[in-house]
Amino acid sequence: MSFMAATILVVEDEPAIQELIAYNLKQAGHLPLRADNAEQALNLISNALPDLVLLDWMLPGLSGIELARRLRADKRTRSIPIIMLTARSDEQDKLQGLETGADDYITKPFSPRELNARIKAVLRRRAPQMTDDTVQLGGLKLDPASHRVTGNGEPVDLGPTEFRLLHFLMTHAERVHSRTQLLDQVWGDHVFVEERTVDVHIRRLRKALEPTELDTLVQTVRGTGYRFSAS
Amino acid sequence: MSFMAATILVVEDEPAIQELIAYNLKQAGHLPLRADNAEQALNLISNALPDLVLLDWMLPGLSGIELARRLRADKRTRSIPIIMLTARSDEQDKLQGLETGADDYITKPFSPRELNARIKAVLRRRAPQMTDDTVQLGGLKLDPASHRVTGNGEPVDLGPTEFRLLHFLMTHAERVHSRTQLLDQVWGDHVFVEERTVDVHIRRLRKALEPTELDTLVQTVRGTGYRFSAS
DNA sequence: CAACGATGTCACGAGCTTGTAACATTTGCT
DNA sequence: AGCAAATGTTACAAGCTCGTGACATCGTTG
Repeated sequence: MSFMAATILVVEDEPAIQELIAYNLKQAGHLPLRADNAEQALNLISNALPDLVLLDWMLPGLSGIELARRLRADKRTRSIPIIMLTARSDEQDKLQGLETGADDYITKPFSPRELNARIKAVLRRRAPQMTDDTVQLGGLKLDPASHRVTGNGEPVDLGPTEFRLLHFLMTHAERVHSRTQLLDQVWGDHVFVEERTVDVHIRRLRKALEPTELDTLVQTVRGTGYRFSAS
Repeated sequence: MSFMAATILVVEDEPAIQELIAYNLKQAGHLPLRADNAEQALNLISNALPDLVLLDWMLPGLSGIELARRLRADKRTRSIPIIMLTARSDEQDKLQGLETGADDYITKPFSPRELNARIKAVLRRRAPQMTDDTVQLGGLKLDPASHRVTGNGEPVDLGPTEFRLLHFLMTHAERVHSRTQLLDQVWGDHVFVEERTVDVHIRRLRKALEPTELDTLVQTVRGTGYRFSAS
């Protein structure tokens, strides 16, 4: 398995294909949710946001394109990656699909291998910190799979938020991130919290890193934000 | 994310397309402003200048072409880069679009990828200090992404204003800039500060560069302003 | 239910930034 | 040289940013 279990919503009216995809996703370590049509999909999404949506182009009732548009229009669902599935293959449709804001596009028939590759690529592009690749930088090691962090070999104890924060910073090292960016990426862009809250969690993260003397890796860039730097 | 946040005004009457574009801009790390028509656009612009304008060719009321012409006619808005959006694809229109002073031209339908590429290209050409490309000149290296400056390999510590000032000077090297120009470009056009303030920040910048002996790159052009020169 | 950990918010203070004024120095010109 | 304009330099007050500890809330666990 090469990424963290992602909840993936499959919207596909053809039961056989839906079943096939769901099976493959499960094999790849994901958690598939299924919907036969757009309405059902919206219903599921209103309960809990999936990490990614696999969306058939042609659907009975509300079409896949229309559903994509709606997801993009709603602030809460705007940031969910979408991969479009289609039987058509002409360039015209491909362009229109991208226009709706889909992140990628797969033409049927496709192999499970291709599907997995695209899912991985999209997840990496949209949320690199979602993968469960171990990140190792400047003496710090973070392993998403086991949810463990070690600094110079010593275990580091982090709260959930600090863990996600560090994960994001490490997967986007040597780059300054404003408080707003961190809130969007680590907390989620539908969350309403004060910007200064970031400071507090940075503080907690540093405190947790202090015993290993690795707290200096988390740097303040005055007037701009924070940066993880191993140099 | 491959560039620095730019404020981009989207002028588009079709809500779905406007929404789509705004979404993509935000994803790419920009700050979208929206206007449904030319009048609204002018209103927004009178408040604060955007860094770039995405302008639909066809608009109800005052057309996109006409709006572009007006922006070009006003001294205050003359230098804002403009990218035209159009559904037409014939060369005739394309020429006319460029004639109005648009910096680039995108034919619908277009992919988010293409849009981002063109925005980046235009910003690079018209406002290089808006991109986060690393600038390297005369032994000085400035990296906007990590917000770091090094002179001959040694780190240079700069305050926020000095950082922006140096960034602008380096991306517009070998050219003299008056104090007014520097205030407009580095401080912002709505800010009210004394011209001599520029001198003080130039001084602070030079002082910060002194340890690396690179302070001579920031040169005074008596009676005119300042210049960054690597020769 | 009580205890606990996680989280978000606030208040306070230290230190950094910044615009300005004041004074010093340089430059160009007669 | 003498003068005036332009620029360099410094000091400083006001404002802002950030680190930090305290605290209330909430959901979970024992």
